[in-house]
Amino acid sequence: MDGVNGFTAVNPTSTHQPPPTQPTPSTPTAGTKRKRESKSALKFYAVRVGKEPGIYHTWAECLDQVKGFPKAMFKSFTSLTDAENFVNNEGTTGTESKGTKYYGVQSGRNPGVYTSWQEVLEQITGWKGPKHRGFKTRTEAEQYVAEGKLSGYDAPVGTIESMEHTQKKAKTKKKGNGIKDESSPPPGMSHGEYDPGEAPLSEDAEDGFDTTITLDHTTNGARYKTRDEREAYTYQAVRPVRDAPIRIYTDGSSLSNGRASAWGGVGVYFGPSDRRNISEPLEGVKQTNQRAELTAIVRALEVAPKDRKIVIVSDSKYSIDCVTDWFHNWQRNNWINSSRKAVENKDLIQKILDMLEERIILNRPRMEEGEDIAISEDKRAYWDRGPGGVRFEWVKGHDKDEGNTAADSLAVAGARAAQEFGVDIGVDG
Amino acid sequence: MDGVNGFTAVNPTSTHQPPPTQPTPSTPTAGTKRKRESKSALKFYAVRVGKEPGIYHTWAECLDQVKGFPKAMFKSFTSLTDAENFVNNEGTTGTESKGTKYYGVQSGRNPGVYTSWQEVLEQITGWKGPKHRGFKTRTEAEQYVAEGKLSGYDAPVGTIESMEHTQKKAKTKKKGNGIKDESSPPPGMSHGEYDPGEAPLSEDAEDGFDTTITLDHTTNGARYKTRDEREAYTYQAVRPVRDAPIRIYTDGSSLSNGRASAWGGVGVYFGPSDRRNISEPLEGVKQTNQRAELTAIVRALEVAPKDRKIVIVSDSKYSIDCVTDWFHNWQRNNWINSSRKAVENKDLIQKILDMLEERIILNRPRMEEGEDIAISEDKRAYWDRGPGGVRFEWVKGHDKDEGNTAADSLAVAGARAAQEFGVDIGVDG
RNA sequence: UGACACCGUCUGCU
DNA sequence: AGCAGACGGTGTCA
Repeated sequence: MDGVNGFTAVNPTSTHQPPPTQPTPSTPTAGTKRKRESKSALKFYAVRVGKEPGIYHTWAECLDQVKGFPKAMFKSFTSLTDAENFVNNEGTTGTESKGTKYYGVQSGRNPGVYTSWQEVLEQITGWKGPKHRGFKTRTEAEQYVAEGKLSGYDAPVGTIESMEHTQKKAKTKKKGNGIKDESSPPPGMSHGEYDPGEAPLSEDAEDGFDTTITLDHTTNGARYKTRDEREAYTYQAVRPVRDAPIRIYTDGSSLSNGRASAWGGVGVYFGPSDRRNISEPLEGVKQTNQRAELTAIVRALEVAPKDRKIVIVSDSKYSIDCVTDWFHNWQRNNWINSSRKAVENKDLIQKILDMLEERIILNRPRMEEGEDIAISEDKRAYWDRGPGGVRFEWVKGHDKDEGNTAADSLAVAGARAAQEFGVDIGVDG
Repeated sequence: MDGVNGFTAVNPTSTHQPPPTQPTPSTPTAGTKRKRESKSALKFYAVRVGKEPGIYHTWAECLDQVKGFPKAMFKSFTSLTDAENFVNNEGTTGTESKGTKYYGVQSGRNPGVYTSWQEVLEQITGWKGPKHRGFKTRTEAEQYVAEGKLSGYDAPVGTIESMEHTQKKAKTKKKGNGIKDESSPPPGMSHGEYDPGEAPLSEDAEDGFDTTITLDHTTNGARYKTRDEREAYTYQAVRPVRDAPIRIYTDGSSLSNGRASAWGGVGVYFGPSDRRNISEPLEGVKQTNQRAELTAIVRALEVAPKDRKIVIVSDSKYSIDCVTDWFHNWQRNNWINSSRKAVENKDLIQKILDMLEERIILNRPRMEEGEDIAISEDKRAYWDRGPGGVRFEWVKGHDKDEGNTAADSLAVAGARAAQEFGVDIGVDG
């Protein structure tokens, strides 16, 4: 069976509402993974690097262009112009220099930030498995480098994914397209200095698209990476697989919490150098630790594949209790807490609940008999139903959990970035 | 002194005290958000590495020892034993060995030499700025105690004197070293070791008696300080003075309130280092916050001079309402509450009422014409009649009020002491 | 329904 | 050491 299978587009903006119509399942027989040819919203599949770069309208076409193509680059859009921009961004082979000024070297002779390609070359030529990338700001580059440091230990997360990746890679290799990767750096061509999103697709691509190539740097050159376009991302394909859950670490930070000058940051960690990792400032007027923690979960759910079981790991008992326990009561009593006050942060909590509900509905067709029975023995497992089930796991903060530590770093970086760039938080439209 | 006019000690740093002569009824503006959630108990600040290793009782003192000191090591404890262990962990400055058997108490309820931690604890828990140390021989301990006398550590405190005392103490301290001190102590004299109650009368004697020499350790060696004989005290002489009222802060605590394992504590605060301050466990089987609060008032009334106007400051609206408002109704309707149930804690409430009544009777001879008219304009002022009148004042808990904060600390310390020592509460005979 | 208090827990910070 | 952000609960009364 091919690694990539059926694809069901999901309307990205309907996150908060239950789907208007439920896709009628074609009686999925347990054990038999069947592909679905359902097509919903208008989509543009932009292929920047592939057999024939351009814009396609079906996933099948896109796949044809991309499958087995070395360092293929592709992405889906809801807007045609965005898709075109993506394709035309710079040539089709991604071999130019652009205006990037800072280079982060994660893996090389001397990891760090450099300002010329020449220097980067010196770090990576002949280096086994180099990791590097170009950025517009030093901060971004530094963060990238720091992120690389975190990967020093053996991958504590995404184990199953890694395995899949390995398999897939092997398979691809067998197909014999001579991908040589890892061993030798890009030759003479000024290749290898990619803008965000131009780097070779990571293994995550198996989930459908690389959801992290976010920045269109047409404008807003100064601002730090925010969610923006990510919102518009299509969700990943609902694949008929039943794999082990993906562990996603979330954390929030709020510098000077409790004071007017507080800056919030959000961190989501999938794994070392995983491009789905998130580090961004907290949006909104109210900058508190709790909102940062909740937002991290929101972002995790946005980025995570919709068709896979996931485990969200947080150190915020508050957040976890909100969406696994307390919400039951709140929904009944009009969101009044035990102190007879209105529940705080209802917006974020509700958003999470909606996304969780959506996942269940989305995956219900693939559920097995009796798998939908909610509230079993474990009350906390309410959302862990079906092939898209979500489990929440608490870890003690600032302890030895490496995933949590990594997420914390990302969150703090996001908050500090907001501080540095003076993002004018609170004036969001 | 001029201007002080026989007023009982007030926390010198307290700024927001209503004028003594004009009893401004505090307008309770409820509804504001609650402040600190942190438990401020009586703390022991152990300095292991610092200018002067030892145990301190205020953060300020601790800071003095530690600020700017390279690699300072310090930590706070709620248990004195723990604190001592921390300090002595690896004797950084040549502190004594561990097998100490004699304990000298320079500053505490009853300075002298003791031979068990239990006794020492009785002397210093709830005591502001205690000085004590362990020795291998009784002679050393006696010398230590004697030195303390020379430095004025056991100087009587309370009432007007407290400010002077504080200053003096500060001076002594600046002079350095409470511990490994200096020159030659007075030789030979086996002075300084008195039994409880034999210590020189403190200045509080102005109120009649030293109400704090409480312990007879004839029996019950294991149990923590309880009220015992205090009950049996004769009431003080009714002196013909009409001074400003004494402000007494009361507070109760109940760790794990509502659960079977709850531990109650009682705190009464007259002023800094006032020897009438109380910190003790709550008696009885029923360990609830309300009983702790009421008991604190009982204890305050027991300890307070009977011939002076007093103000009892509590954050418990319940307690205050019980004895200023609701009791009127209850007396009429056989102590049935509005839910047609028997009023809880009647024993304590009745006791307070009795003591209040007694104060009025006691002081009636000294009342002026028409001063006995009860229930004037202010319903809450029912007991504020005559030269022994009692006014109740509510303060928001855990706010800025330092008196309330101090009482809270004493109460929590009392509760924690009970916890630590496993006092068999509830089996009192 | 309201009020005050007493707690328990986790996190975020300075 | 201190603060704030959040939730859950009991103790008690009107």
